[in-house]
Amino acid sequence: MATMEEIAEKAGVSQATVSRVINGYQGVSEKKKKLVMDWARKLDYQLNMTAQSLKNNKSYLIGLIISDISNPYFAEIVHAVEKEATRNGYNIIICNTESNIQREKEAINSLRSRQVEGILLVPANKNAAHLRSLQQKNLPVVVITQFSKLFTSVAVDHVKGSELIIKHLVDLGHTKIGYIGPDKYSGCKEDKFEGFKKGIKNSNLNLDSDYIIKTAGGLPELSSQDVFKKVTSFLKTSDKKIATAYFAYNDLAAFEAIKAFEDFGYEVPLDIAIAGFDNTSLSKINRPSLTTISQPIKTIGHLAFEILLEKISKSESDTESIVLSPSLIIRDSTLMYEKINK
Amino acid sequence: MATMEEIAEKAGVSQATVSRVINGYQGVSEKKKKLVMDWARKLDYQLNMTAQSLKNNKSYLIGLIISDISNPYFAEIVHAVEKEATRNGYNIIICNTESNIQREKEAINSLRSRQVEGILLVPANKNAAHLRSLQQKNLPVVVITQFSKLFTSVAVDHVKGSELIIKHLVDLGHTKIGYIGPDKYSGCKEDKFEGFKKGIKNSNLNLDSDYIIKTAGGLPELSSQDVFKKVTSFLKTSDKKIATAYFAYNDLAAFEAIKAFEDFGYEVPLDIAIAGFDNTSLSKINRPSLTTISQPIKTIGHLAFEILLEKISKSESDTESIVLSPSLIIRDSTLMYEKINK
DNA sequence: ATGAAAGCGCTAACAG
DNA sequence: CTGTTAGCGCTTTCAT
Repeated sequence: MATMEEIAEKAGVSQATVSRVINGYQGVSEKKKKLVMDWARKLDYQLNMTAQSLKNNKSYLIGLIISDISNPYFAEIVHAVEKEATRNGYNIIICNTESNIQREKEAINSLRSRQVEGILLVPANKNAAHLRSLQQKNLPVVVITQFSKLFTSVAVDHVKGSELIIKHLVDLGHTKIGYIGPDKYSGCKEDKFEGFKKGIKNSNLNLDSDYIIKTAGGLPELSSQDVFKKVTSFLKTSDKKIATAYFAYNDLAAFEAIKAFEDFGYEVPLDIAIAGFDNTSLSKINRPSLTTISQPIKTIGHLAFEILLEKISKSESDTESIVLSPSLIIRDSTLMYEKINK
Repeated sequence: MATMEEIAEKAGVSQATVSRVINGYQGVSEKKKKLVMDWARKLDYQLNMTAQSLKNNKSYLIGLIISDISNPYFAEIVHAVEKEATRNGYNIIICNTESNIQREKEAINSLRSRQVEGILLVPANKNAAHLRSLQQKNLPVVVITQFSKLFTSVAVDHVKGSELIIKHLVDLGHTKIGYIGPDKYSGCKEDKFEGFKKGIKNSNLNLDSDYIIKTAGGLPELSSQDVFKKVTSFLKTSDKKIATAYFAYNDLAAFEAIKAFEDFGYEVPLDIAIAGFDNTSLSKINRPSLTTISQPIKTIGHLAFEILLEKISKSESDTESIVLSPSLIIRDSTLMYEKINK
């Protein structure tokens, strides 16, 4: 690839002048400017951002650490972030961790080594020790899709969202309401489970552990395959007590659960109501379409990037975490209790 | 961030020695080695890859240009590529083009500027002029998920895959077989449509244009929302002739189509058989589960990266394009013609 | 075994 | 207006 030096040689000017032209500084004679531009085009010149970064100590690069990009929900996050980054002249380096702490550590080191200006992070484990040390380094970090005590975070209130779902199910007349999902999230409490319990309590119902189908938390990919198996094996037990409505902790899990129930001859929503969480684009398309909680993905991507950019420019910024409101999307997968086949 | 210079100062050695230790060269006394390592740890040293890249003219960075990362199929591709890249010490920069030629051009320039060692590309338009010029520059490029005449490509044979679907539908006894999808792909022929026609011909059926529901090609995201609308408006026409089986050009389109048909009171597969293409993870979960064509996504990601790496090391490599075999996955969305409600 | 020094491609004073 | 020069953090050759 051509360098400024080569252009300078061809155009008979100094390399500094080439730099001035390329970067659009004023104070270069029109004649030389044109000469340089022509040669740049002719030699198919491309600025070497590596050199520029080194010199300016500015990379226009941010890191995006995500647990599982093959989950449509995260894919949409990546989409939103990439769009916003491009609009601001940034590129993003993606690191997929599979919710593995070790890989997350490696990703962080790798990104630091690449001189990224900041990191957008979906943590594998909210209170892993290495996050504390990351906090010490003066590298801007914004946690997304989860609440964080250590970093500024942009996320929907998962507890409140779950409560909304439960309230909706109660409003439909359901009293036997179950939960399908993990009860903890790599060591921490799973907010959606907390919201579920809170919702049950608010409605003066009793928490019945028979209605809770626990699945593996942590590895999204694995756990999502896990839901089908767990529900299926639950349905195979002889002494089972089945709820009339279930809240599955995310859309993917809901899809799997619906599949499992229907394979056993239950119809959703005619026999059992099922709701999800995320409002992925597929929740609308699925049969039945899924009642779920909408997370404003574009807003999350947008805001998170904006905040990160602000942190990058003002090194002392101490933004409050942003808690976005979840909203209930009612579709076909949940039905009035009265209408249910009994 | 600490530099080698600072470590050198603290440890009382030259910066060159620090470099030797950090890079694990032999020929440094154990004593100094330990000294340097200790200080490196103490100062939380991270190699500056920007500087290293500049010096070595090697970035360990590859670009991944994709049309639409929110399509689960591409998300899985990204997943596979990222995994392979990390395993080889590379990072990837993701560029989403929305199938927009202009954005693709910008992405290519941006990546060249970043000194990526190679590009994995899902082209927005196979024969766009700028790809010809990209071919001239000596930057390794591997096209994925599509066949390419200009670059080495790794993809499933779309024509053959489509023929498999049609053959399957014919084997089920269907004679009125339709196609839902674009007939061309930003200027070029859409291989799946070609495969559809070929399949119809092979089975000695007549190509009936009434059975073809054309949708927008090009922008995956838009076109996928388009399918629902197009099928719906087709079903609203009074003089419609409906096929008994439809091949939708990808899974997402198939989901939308199923949704549209069912909204109009048709049951899939009881009234109408529908098949897709891609075998995304959701095709198994969907109700009804989707008959589709499996693309070996992990293999594509794996192979493409491997080939790219080879091109990077041997600058003159001229690998043949790899055409992978599609395979038919039969699920619930297609049923014997005899069993269909008439 | 180790230090000094050149240079990767670029930017930004500084001098003229 | 434009050229000269120093230097970003690193690797590597050449002395010693």
